[in-house]
Amino acid sequence: MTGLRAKQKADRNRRILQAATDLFREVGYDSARIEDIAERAEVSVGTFYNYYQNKGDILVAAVSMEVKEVLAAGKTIVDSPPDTVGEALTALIGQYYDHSLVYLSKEMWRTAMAISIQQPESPFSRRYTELDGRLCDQVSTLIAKLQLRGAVMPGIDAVGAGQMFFNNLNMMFIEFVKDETMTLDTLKEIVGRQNRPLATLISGPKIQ
Amino acid sequence: MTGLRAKQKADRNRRILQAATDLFREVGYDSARIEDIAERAEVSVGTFYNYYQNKGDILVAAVSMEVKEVLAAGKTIVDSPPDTVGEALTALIGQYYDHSLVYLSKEMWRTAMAISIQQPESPFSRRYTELDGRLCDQVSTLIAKLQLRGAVMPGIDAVGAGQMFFNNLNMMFIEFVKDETMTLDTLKEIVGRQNRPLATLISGPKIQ
DNA sequence: GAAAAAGATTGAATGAGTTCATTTTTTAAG
DNA sequence: CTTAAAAAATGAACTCATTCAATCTTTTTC
Repeated sequence: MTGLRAKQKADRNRRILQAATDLFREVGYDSARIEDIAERAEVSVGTFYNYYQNKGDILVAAVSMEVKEVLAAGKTIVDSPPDTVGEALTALIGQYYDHSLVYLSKEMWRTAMAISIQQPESPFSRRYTELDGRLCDQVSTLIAKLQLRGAVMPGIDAVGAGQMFFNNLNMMFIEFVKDETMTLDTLKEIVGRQNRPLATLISGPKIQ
Repeated sequence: MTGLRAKQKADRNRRILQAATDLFREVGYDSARIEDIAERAEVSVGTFYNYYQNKGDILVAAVSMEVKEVLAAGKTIVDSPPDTVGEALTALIGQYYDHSLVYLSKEMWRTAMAISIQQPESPFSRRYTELDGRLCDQVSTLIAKLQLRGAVMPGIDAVGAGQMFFNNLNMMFIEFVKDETMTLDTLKEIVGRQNRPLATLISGPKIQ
């Protein structure tokens, strides 16, 4: 059943995604024309649309691959986190943020986020949203783990608190990609300040 | 100086904004063509572009008007808030959320948010972002006010905590407009749970 | 009040994303 | 091996946002 057709299909899909990702990085999302992507991938324009619903779809597909890597990188920290809530959050969030601009430009992030909001029902947007949910879970898992260790007071809703941390870091990441002049350090600093009240308080009195 | 020209200009601007808002609500953003908006406003397509830089601009303008109203409505609550942090936040956030769908559809919100992320430098996007910042300040102001009253522990960073509450309610509002099936009540419930840890903790031990 | 200058309007032309009827390629059947 | 059916690829045609040179309207100047 691993016929010629299936092999060609997988190959074309790979070529299109690669061509698009390269072009987006080279000339930016807006300037990359479907015709150019198709030409580089050695398919026709029509074929492009057999593989991706629209231009945005392929960008969100590329960004989703990136988020998947971020998720994997975060796992190592969640598996053996620093001792305090503050340090653990700083490490995890720093990991996320540092990874974010390795393959993608701010413009690509902006466009991908915009698309995932505007067309939430498209397959790749769903995938992106789902990965976002897993990142959120990762933060909650971290808090729950620290709670088991006694670094977070019992009685705290680890899931609720984790979601709050995540929503905060996510929203601030949006502000970050909206502002071409903002640096990663500034972003981390702002988020650190915002997280501090909650992080300190759920750590219990012994910290303070 | 209140010449004919200025009057005509104001009038055309009003007609265009009204026509666009009506059409967006009637047929949705994507299906509303510039040609249709121009026709309804009794101007030419070219004239539309003398008043708004692009199609998205006019939607963001409409949404900005809405946010301005929300801001005004929130002021009454910040001016004389309920006694506890939990109640005050519930009241303010409920006010925001209840107001949000009076004039705008979820699709319009999605599109406006997407545009403000994707083209952060356009004049109307800046305006939208600025209004968002004022909403954020409003939440911080509420916390600061409660702190003066003694309903929030001293030593807490009211601005940082306020920003966190705001980023959370904002991010969840994005999730809300992305999901056509989610109700306002569900949204409020989720945000209530997420806010609870921080709200409870900053209230000090007497609450608990 | 006529003529020049400034300010606005206009709609045909442009360009890029998307569609779809046709053609080509692959697989399945006899 | 031939032929029919299914699956994919193709690119010309279409749609719609956007631009801009030409035209018209209002204001200013003398």
